Amino acid sequence: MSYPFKTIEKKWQQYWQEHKVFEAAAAGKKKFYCLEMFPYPSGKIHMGHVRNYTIADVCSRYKWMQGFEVLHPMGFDAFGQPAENAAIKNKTKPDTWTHKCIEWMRAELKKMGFSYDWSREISTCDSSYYRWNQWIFLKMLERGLAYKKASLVNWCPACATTLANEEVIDGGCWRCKAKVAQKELEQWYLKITAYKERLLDDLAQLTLWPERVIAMQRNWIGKSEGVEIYFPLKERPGRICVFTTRPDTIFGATYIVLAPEHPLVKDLLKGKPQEKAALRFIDKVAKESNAARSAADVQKEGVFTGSFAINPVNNEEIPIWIADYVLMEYGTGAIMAVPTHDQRDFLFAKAHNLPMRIVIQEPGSKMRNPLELAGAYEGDGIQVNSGHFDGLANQEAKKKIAAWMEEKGIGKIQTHWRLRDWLISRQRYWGTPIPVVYCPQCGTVPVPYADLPVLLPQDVSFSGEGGSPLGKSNTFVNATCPQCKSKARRETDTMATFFDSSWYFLRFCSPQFRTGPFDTQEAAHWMPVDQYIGGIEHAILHLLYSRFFTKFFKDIGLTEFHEPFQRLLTQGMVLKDREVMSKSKGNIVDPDSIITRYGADALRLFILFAAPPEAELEWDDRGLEGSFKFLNRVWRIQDNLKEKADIELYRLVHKTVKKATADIETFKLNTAIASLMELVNAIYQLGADREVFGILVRMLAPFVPHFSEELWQQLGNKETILKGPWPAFDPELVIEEQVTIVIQVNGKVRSRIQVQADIEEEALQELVLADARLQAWIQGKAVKKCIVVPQKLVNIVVA
RNA sequence: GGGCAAGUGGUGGAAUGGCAUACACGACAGACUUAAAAUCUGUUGGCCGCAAGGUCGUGAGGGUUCAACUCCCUCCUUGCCCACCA
Repeated sequence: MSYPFKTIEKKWQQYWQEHKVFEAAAAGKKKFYCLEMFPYPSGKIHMGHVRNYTIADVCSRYKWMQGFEVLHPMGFDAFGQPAENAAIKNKTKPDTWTHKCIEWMRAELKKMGFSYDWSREISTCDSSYYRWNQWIFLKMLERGLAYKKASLVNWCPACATTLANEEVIDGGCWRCKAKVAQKELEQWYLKITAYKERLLDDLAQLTLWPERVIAMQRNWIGKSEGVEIYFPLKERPGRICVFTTRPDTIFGATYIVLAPEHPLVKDLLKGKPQEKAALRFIDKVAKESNAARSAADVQKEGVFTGSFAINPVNNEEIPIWIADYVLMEYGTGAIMAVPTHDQRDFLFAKAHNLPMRIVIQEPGSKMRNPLELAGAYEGDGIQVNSGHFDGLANQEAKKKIAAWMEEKGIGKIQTHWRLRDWLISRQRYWGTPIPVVYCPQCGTVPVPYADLPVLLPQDVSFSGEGGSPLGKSNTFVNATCPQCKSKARRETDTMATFFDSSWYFLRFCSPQFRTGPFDTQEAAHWMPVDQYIGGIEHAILHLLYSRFFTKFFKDIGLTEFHEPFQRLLTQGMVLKDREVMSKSKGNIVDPDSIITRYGADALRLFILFAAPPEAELEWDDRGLEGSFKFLNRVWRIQDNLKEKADIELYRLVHKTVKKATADIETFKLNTAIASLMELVNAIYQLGADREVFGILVRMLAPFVPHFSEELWQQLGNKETILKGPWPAFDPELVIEEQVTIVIQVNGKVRSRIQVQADIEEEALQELVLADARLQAWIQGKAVKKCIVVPQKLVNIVVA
């Protein structure tokens, strides 16, 4: 007979709700804000959600039991394209579809028994939320952090609409399969680059973030120190400006490559015999999408311009080429090519028979002839063929050459950044309308704060054709200019959903606040988020944008902190048959069906036990059954309680408390559970009393909350187990009196003995050398060394 | 191509310089049962051995160390993220 999980889970979910157990309130205790990345309401939760939210729930409940005032909110990242696509497909409205999905999803989350403060629930698609997106946008606009710029978008000519990258499938439109083109549109950007230094420098404060997330953010921001070098043109005045991080290779720069879009290209070509062929090439490249141009393993194509530049360090004439692998968007749109020390340049030079010169000698190599090179040497070495810098280590030469070029006025030491401004415009309906109007007299005019929110219109039909649906709503498009009151046109672009999720953690602090995006006092109390938990796929964009918004709020005086998330955990993926669970692969396990068969607690326990939170998790039906069996095994203990348990068991219980507490603190939840299982095994051997059992049940409470509440109540407790409190261990009972010492001979285990834990080193050595089993191994041999590791091991080294 | 992880029994995993394989799954055996399920109790890395015990063993190869799954070097494989970023 298995335990009645169905009634128990229902009972306690009701109890928590009725007693408002999880409603956060500032109560003068130490606060703890636990947050997981809120879901997109697709309708059903999947195992990835279950894993993410179960890990966070353990953290929250553990903190509740420790007496913290916990803020653990949940909401929905509800804007986005799937709702619009569903509307096109099912002839419904994005609004209706989304709210239905939210309802289903909320019900499923409740069935998992997560400890959310549902009174704080938010949905980003509600105007009470997105009006503050508009408010924030206007604040940014005021400070010059929002601006418009022309930019290329994926365009489906058949549907006359823009497409997201993921809607482009094999170069065609996802709906009609027409070939996707590039089209230039005026788009809104946020100037995140204005924060690049702070976003980079403050990474140092994030000591509780995973190393690899820090590394990914650092690479994305991409600060590189280098030199801007000026190459004079040979035949006429003017110069080409390039940026390099390798000024140590400048003496090996044997040609220059311009991006086909480079402004100098057409002038350089004029009247040259190469002009025609080159223009044809430029035309061809222009037709290629960025995706095709950046595809790997494509032959590097290029043409000679017929013109030459002068290498300013040695006055050599070097040819100027055009190639598709140089992009106008990066650096200066021109590079100096050093084929001997850059692999891409090497391949290009080989293909077009361009000159090469070795200027950095690989340590241990005497090679001087570039023709012997099988590939570029990109490592460190000694300068050769580099004028008076010969013989220097290249890292040292890098600095000296840079300084020397700056002094001579042929270059300038510069810092380049990889980070680009953030494009937030979407030609979509289901998003936050960008609050500006276009007036023929006054130009681009922000909507006054008093007129917010700019609401999404309801009179919109969804066909998927003819551009943004907002553009087809006359009531929406026709507006009055806030300044001159003449007829004006409303902006029909909406904001990317990353905007919504860049500050929702602040809204949770005061979700009903009506006079600003959030109550600054509430935010000062709850922020920063103490523990943030989510998937590694958000390691760059979402986290970077959230950090950017947080810094912006500080600048406009709404907050006092620099970083939003103190500690970050990125949980691993859930796999089935070694592949990520996904609809297209058809290897989905539906959490709901598991809950029906085994209950939410068994599901929670399995998903926590099967792997450490940060690692990938292989789904296993049989493992799940094991977790269910374990719960039944614990359930049966209550019928066999003794008056008084053995001292041996007390010792183990306290050791387990120590171990489980330490493990939960460091998110080793799988081994925390393993130690509880060991305790249960010992209880089956030794027999527990009420005290021991009570401690076990409290330790189980964060993992399997319904189950533990029920047992706790049956032990005679009147209050929720969350007021448990979390058990403490008696340090006296944790200390070992006897320890086992491992005895090794030459590093191999040969024996072991029991000794008092506080034995003196000399006495221990004597005991060890007298050990009977050891004699065969050391007899007649000289003991060269004897290494003693207190309380653990003795290693005897014999000749 | 770059960055970051990871590679341990039949399986998920544990051990981050000191007893390799905790805990769990699976398998096998026993108890209970008319029987099965459930439950309880054992056994369970390979090889040699009746046993005591020995010996090999953490992707491959080398190194450091009294001692290496753990640290260093080279290579292989897998996964994730990013990518003609100068």
